[in-house]
This record gives sequence, structure tokens and C-alpha cells, in this order.
Amino acid sequence: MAPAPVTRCNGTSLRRATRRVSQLYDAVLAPVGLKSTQRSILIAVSRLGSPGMGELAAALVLDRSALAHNLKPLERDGLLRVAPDATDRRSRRVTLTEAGEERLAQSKALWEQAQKRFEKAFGKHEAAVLRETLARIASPEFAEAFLR
Amino acid sequence: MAPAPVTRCNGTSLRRATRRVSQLYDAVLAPVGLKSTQRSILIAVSRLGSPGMGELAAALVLDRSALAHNLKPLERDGLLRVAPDATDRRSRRVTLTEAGEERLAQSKALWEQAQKRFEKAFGKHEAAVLRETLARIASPEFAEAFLR
DNA sequence: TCGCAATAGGGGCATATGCCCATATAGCGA
DNA sequence: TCGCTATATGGGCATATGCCCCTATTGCGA
Repeated sequence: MAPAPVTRCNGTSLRRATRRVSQLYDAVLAPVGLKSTQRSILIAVSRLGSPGMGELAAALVLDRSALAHNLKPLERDGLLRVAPDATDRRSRRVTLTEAGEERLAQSKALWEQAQKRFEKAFGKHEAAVLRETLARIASPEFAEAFLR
Repeated sequence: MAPAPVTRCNGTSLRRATRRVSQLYDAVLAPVGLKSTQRSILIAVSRLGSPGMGELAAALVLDRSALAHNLKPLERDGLLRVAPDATDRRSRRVTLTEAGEERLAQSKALWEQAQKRFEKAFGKHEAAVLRETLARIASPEFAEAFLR
């Protein structure tokens, strides 16, 4: 069947693991109608308050343009709202709607279930260490070090 | 500016790190006109010989349908060919063309440069350990353990 | 040999992600 | 106040990824 996924490429390793985990998490989240990508956007908006597009994109380590696209389904479904900033008319701020907060709350139990499953299969402590490591890679400092 | 990307979600951690690293690698690979995703497909085809679609998709930890889509630009650009299997007419086999092998060869130096940069910023040994860890997560066994 | 379950892929549809470039504002220095 | 530069986004275009379901073959058991 499927040969063991062997590769020396760090990027490829990451992408494969990400695809696997996204599929696993998405399957668990499916009943509430949120992909893990979408949930992570709602979470970030919730944590940041009413972030501007650029701020939100940076926090998500996501291209601004990609973010704008990703927001559309969520806005269409009434989970969040995008409105011009009151003082800086260049800027647009993203806010959760009540429906958005509710959906986020609904997804919490399922997300926790996915986390539990992941940590059962991978190890709770190891998972924490891995997240730490990945956060380091995702940081702007890492990009700088890479480019230096 | 951008808050530190903090999250307790394993999937989100992975996706963020992956986006960062893909951007970094893709920028390095750009001169040869290959994305890292595309390069990893060419590599897999090269390693597996002339794999069938399903086999290749499994090796890449990629949905069969997604693979079919991903192959189109590569086939259009003449880097690989998809032909029906001689004995099993349900099956289609993917093969590198000469142009494909050549492109892959051209990309090698740039890929190595990206690897060097990554390992300079992250640590050579740590990178090897991380790849090991990620391969474990990407494995079918991990999915089974998650679902069990 | 017939018929049906199993296998291999593709099409349609929707979301995800990025790059480049155009546009709208802000802000600041002459 | 004028005008140039910096900032905040969006649009266009292309690739990436997945799910569900349909079709073409195979292969096997009755």
C-alpha cells in the first residue's frame, strides 16, 4: 500500500503532517459546520478583539489577501462582520457577530475532543513541546533568521 | 504589530508553521518556476517510479482528487505524463518526462539552499528530529491511533 | 458464466493560500 | 497647503486541498 512518507525536506514534512492533522480535526469539527482553518480565524478575532486585516493576517501567519478571501464565507454566513475603522478610513476591522460567538462556543467541545484524540495518539507533553517548536518556526524572528 | 502566534490547537500550530515555511521555501525555489508542493510531487514520482494515482496520493498524504488537480499544471507544462496502465485499465500511471527530470535537477541546488537556511535558523539536528516527529504524525498509523 | 461488491479515478463544488499590482488614505516635510 | 511617501486593503489570477458522488473496470463467488 502506501509507502512510509519519507522525505528530507522540512517543508514537505510539515505539509504532510498538516494535511493529515487538518483532515483529522476537520472530520471531528464537521458537525458544527466549521473547518479548523475557519475556527482558528474566529478564535483569533475573538482574542484580538476587533483586529484590522493586517494585524489579523500577521497573527494567523497568513497572507493578507488570503485572509480577505477566507473571511468571505464567514461573513456570508453571518459569523463575523467587517467594518471600516472609525478613525482610519484605510483600515477595516473584523468583529465576531453573536452568531459567530455562538458557533465558536458550539465548536469548543468538538475541538477539545480532537485535541484529546491527538494527544492520546501523540502524547500530551510531546504535543505541548511540538506546539512550542512550531510557534518558533512560525514566528517572524524565524523568517528573519532564515533570510539573514 | 503582530502578536506572537500563540495557540493551544495542534492543527493550528502546524498550519501556521507550514505556511511560514512554504513561503520561505517557495521564495527560494521561485527562480526555477516550481512551488515546493510541485517539487515534492515530482520527487515522489521520481522515487516511486511510475506510481498509480492512489499510490502516489497516499505517499504524499494527499487526497486523490487534490492530487489529480495538482498534476494538471505539471502535465500542462510537460514535466510529467499520465498514462493508462497497460494491464489494469482502471489505473493510470504517472511518469516524469525528461523535462520533468531536468527541472527537478535544476531545482536541487535551490532546494539545498533553502534547507541550509532552515537548518541554520533552526538547527540541523533539531530539524532531523522534527522531520521524524512529523513523519510519525503523517503516517497512516497515527490516523488509526487518532480514530481508535 | 453472471452478477455484484471492491477498486481506481475523475468531475463538480467550495474553501485555502499566495503574488503582484492598483487604489484609497494618512502623514509629514518643504 | 501641496505633494511625495508610507500604510491598509482589495482584485485578478493561479495553485492547493478536500468531500461527495458518479463511472469504468476488476475480480470473485454462486
